[in-house]
Formats: sequence, C-alpha cells, structure tokens
Amino acid sequence: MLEDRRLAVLQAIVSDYVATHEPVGSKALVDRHQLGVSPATIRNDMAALEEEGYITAPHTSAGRIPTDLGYRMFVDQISQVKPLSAAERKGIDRFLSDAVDLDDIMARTVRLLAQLTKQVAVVQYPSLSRSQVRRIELIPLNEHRLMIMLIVDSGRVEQRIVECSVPIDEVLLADLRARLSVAISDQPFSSVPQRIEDLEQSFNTENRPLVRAVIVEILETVTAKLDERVVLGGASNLARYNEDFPMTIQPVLEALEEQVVLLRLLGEVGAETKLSVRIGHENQVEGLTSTSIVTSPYAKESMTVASLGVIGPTNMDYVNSMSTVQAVAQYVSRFLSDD
Amino acid sequence: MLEDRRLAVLQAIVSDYVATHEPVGSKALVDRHQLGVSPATIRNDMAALEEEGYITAPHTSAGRIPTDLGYRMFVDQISQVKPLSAAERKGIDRFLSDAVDLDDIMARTVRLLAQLTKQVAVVQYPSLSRSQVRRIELIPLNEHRLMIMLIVDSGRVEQRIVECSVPIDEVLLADLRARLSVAISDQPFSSVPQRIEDLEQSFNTENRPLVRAVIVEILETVTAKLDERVVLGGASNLARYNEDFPMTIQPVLEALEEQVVLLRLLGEVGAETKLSVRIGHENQVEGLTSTSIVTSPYAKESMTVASLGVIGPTNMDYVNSMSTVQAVAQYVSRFLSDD
DNA sequence: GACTGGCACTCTAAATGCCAGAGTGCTAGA
DNA sequence: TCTAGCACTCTGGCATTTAGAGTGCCAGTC
Repeated sequence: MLEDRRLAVLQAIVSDYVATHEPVGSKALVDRHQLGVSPATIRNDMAALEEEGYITAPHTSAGRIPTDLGYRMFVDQISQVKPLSAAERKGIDRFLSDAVDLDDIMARTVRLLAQLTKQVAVVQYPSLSRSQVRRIELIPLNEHRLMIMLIVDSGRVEQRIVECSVPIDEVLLADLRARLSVAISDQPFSSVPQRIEDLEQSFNTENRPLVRAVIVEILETVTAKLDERVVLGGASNLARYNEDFPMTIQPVLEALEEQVVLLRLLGEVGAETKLSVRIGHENQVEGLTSTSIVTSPYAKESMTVASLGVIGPTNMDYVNSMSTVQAVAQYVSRFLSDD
Repeated sequence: MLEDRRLAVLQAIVSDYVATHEPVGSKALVDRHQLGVSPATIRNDMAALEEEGYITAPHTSAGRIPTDLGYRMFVDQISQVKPLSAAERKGIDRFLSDAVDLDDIMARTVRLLAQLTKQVAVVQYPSLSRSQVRRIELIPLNEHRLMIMLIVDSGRVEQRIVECSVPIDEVLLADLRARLSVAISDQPFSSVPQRIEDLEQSFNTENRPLVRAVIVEILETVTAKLDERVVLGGASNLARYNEDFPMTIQPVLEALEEQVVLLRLLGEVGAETKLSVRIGHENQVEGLTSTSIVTSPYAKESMTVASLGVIGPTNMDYVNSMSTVQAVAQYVSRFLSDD
C-alpha cells in the first residue's frame, strides 16, 4: 500500500516534470493528481524517494525533479506502450508510402520521427553485415576504369570504382562477373570474403591483376564498417529545449555529428529485439550523458536489419517517444518487407 | 585623404568587431591600429560613417558595430583573397585525396570546410542538370522488378526501381538498354527528355507498357529538381556563436534543415563564376537574415557543376571564410577533374 | 580647415540589498 | 499512519546604486 503510493508519487512527479519542466512540489502534486492524501504525507514519501535516489531537489526550497534512476523506474513501469491514434497511424502510412527508393524511405522516416516526437531523430540504413548480396554488376566506364556495383537485398546499392593499368577486356569482364555472381549472389555479406578469396586462382596469370583489384575492392566494401550509414534529422528541436536546458547544446550537436558515435548508440542495442530506452548516464557516450535515447530495431522480412530512434533531454516525454518510435519502426519494417 | 582614412576606420572597426565580437570604440581603435590621429578625430569619422549607414551604435555609450552595409563595403574592398598557408593547402590535399568515391568526396569536403572555418558548411552534389549521362544500365532484380541505373559523368549514380506486371523479358531488356544507351549516352541531362520521348514508338505494342514505365522513371529522375542533393556539416559551430548571438539559433537550424532553402542559397549564385558573399538581409531567406553566406562554384573539367560554401553569423571572419571557401572549391574541382 | 584635448553627459552592466513566495522538515496531535 | 501547523531556508525578482566606457561638442592649436 505504502509502496504503491510511493510509486504513484514518483510517476506523478515524472509526468508533471516532463510536462512543465519545472521542479514539482508536494502541493502542486496533490492539486493535479487524485492521491487522496495531504501534501504533508506526500512530503514524507518524497523524502523517502529522495533517500532511495529516485528524485532530487535542486535546492532546499525548490520542488523535486526525477533522477536518472527515477526515470528508469518510470519507464520500466510502462509495461505496455500506448498505441497511436488512428489518425497518427494513417499519417505515418501516407507519408512513407510516397517514398520512391531506399534513400527516400530513410529520409522520410527521419523527418517523420523528428516531427512526431519533436526530438532529434536518427535512422540507420539497413546494415550491410546483415544483408545479402542480390546481384553484382561490373560496368566499364572507360578503358581503364571499372565500376563495381553491389545491389543489396535491402535496396541499398554500393558502388566502387577500380582503376586498372591495362585496358579492360570485355570478355574477361563478363566471365569475372558471371563467376562472382555465382559465388556471392543471394549470399549474406558476412560469407562473401571466404567465397571469393580463392577466385583469383582460376584466372590466367595475365588477368589476375584486374581480378585481384576487383576482389580487393569488394572485400573492402563488404568489410568496411565505416560504410554503415546513418541519417540525422530534427536537430533544430534541440534548440527548442534550450530554455530548460541551459546546459550547452554544443557537445550534444558535436556528438551527433560523429557517425561513429551514432552508430554505437544504435548498434549497441542491435542485438536486442525490442524497444530500448537509455537514460542519461546509462549511455556512456561523452556529451550525451544528459540525454536519453529511445531506439527500436526494424526488420525486413522478420530479419532485424538496423535500428532507428530519437534522442532528447532526459526530461523528454517518454510515453510519446516510446510509442512513436515503436510504431514507426513497425511501419518501416512493413514497408521494407512489402517492397 | 579624408575619404581614405574613413575607409581605414571602417575596415579597422570591422576587423576588430569580427575578432572580439564586442562594439568597438574610438579609443580602442587608435590603440590597436596605427591610424596616426587622436580618438576625437576618429569620433568625427565614426559619426560620418554612421550618418552614411555603414556602422551603428547599439546604444548611446557603447562602441560602434558594422551594419550589413558596412560589411558589404569591407568585403568589396578585399580585392584579393589571401592565399592559404602551405600547411593548410597540404592538409586539404591530404584529407581529400583519401576519398574513395563521390559520396566520400562530398562528405570529406563538408567536414573540411566546417573545420577550417569553424562555421556551418554546405556542399551541393554535382548538379544533374549540368551533367552528362555516361551510361545506363537496366538490371532485372526479379521477374517483376527492374532497376534503372544512370551513371553520371560526375560520378553520381542515380537508381530507380520499376515494377511491371508482366514478367520481364531479357531480350527485350537488352534491346531497350541498347537503344537507350545510343540515345542518351554522353548527352547532357537537359537533352534527355527530347531524346527518349519517341523511343516508345519503335517497340511492339505488347512491350510498350514496360518501355513506357522505364521512360517515365528516367524522365522523372532527370527532371526532378528534388533530387539535387546537399550535404550539411558543422551545425555544432552554430552553438559556438551562441553567446554573442543570443538570438535564437532555432530558426537558423530550421532553415538549414530545409534542402530546398539550401539549394536556393547555393543555386542562386550558380550562374556566377566567382566567390560570392551575401550578407545579412541581402539574402531574403527567412530565418537567415542575420547570417552571411560565402559560396563558390566548383567545376569538373572547367565546367561549373555545383556550389559549396559556409554559413555563419554576419560578424564572421570574412577574410578567412572567403579564402578557405575559394581554396576548397579549387581543390574539389581539381579532384573531380583528375579523377 | 583639419586636428586635438577636455569636459559634461548618457547609458549599460554589474553589484548590492531587500522582500515575497514557494517549499521543505519536523513535531505534536488525531 | 496520516495530518496540520510552524519555523526555516533558499531563490528569483525588483529597485537602487555605482563604476566605467563611450560619445558629442566646443574651444583652441597647427
């Protein structure tokens, strides 16, 4: 009973603080919520909650604000995320269905997330490491230059250019393409290295330089983690929170410009299959310790291929962010799979 | 003589203000510059300059700050941009030469600009409208789906996917590809529409739906201005100027997120062949009236293909920004042309 | 006629002191 | 176990003061 009320108090504090962004006091709490007890009682509960580390007081005579731990408790309590309204779902659907290609889907998704959550949105391109090669093309651009094109099942297209000193022989090229195609078509990226490593041997010595060059480029493309792409949107929403957040937004912006950092944020959660929330110090990335990150993986044909999510201040509206991220992830998954 | 000194005073004011970001007074001016006259004299000049609209006083007892007009005069006076140091040039060279493909060049360029100028950088992808088609490929992905791939001389690759109700016939496809190739290879984008509009007629009625679908997609790709791409970087530099710039950075961030706006900024200057500076209200884009924009076109093989530049507060370091933008544009041009 | 030194004047930014209000912790009582 | 009341603390806002920076103008000098 007592435990129950304490929890209710914590939830009330979090939701009030998230709404107003101002420390919330015992009186305001009983006014706005039906707790059925007096402010004084609440104060006792608050003292206990503070003792346990769920809330803290900026100074003696201010209200309380939740700590990272408090937020954590709050989100853990949200067992079931509230579903979006029909109108919202329809909006998402309409917005995404106009997309013409993968780039467009990604761009639209990030805008959508940013708009709906009024937060910074991040969307990772379908990961190559979890994709399959659908097709490979070798396109001669001129006598000494060749474009390798890997078409990936997720819709991504990776290109690389190879220079070669000797003029390119069309017949050789066709042969090489055919063998590469047999070797790696419809195979997962992760298996590509073994599948092509010995290919060079089956060609004449004179042709090997070209073959080797092509293979090297393919290997690079396949293994380069760097190539994992991320799109970012809604950075202006950071400025919106400037008032309550006198803390500099510069480190946050800086962190967000580092692809590597973003990938880590999205990637760490990759293994998990569910909506994930990391709060304040829970994520160790420098510069983002006072932000929270809500992410969800999305899938193509039931295979998780990458993640998307939003980043905002720890006092964000978790309920809305979580439900939106989840819904958008579902819609993107559906779109990729239909497609 | 008198005119000469006034100009010197204006230049001194601008450069001091750019350095300190604080209103500059007559005394500080004679201290920091060898003007050879007393503060009182400077005061007279300043009064005249204010009368003419080049500078203004925030309030009675502050120093003066340049107006947009003052900056304009200052910039126009810089006939010759100062060349970068050897170390800087080498840095640019090294940084760009590691690029593996066009995407990479663009990404590196934007980072470079942002780093060197400590400002927000914008780089436009080589414009399709000024490019030539180098090659076209039609790649069947499965029975009912076809990928069109336009390889552009600038290194860009545009892809579109076409769905078709009837199974795709390989022979037809090869034929179509061959004819398309003849029609548009090595032709400028702008001429593509006329060149393929009648192509449909030369096919059997039964095959026309597919042919038409392909042609429609190509036309869309070629004409869609939307497809002009822009990359942005260094947004965190905006926050750096937050102090002197208590004005909200939100509208600026918002404007910068609109591709259309960015394209307009870069595009308007497209016709010009030189370094361009637009100051404060000179650019009419809402939200950017207190920022200045330094842009330069860059070229591939002496053909202007797109623009790049930086955006910052009107009190930016024009000398540095201008020389950096110019140098980077030159290097990018060289890289694209060598390549 | 152009420049300079001096002086009175104006305005801001920072420092100070003060007060009201919000919120707490604690204690005694229901 | 909850509540009411009270003394206490701290912040934020407001008015006041003050130092300093900078100006405009005028009379005098080269």
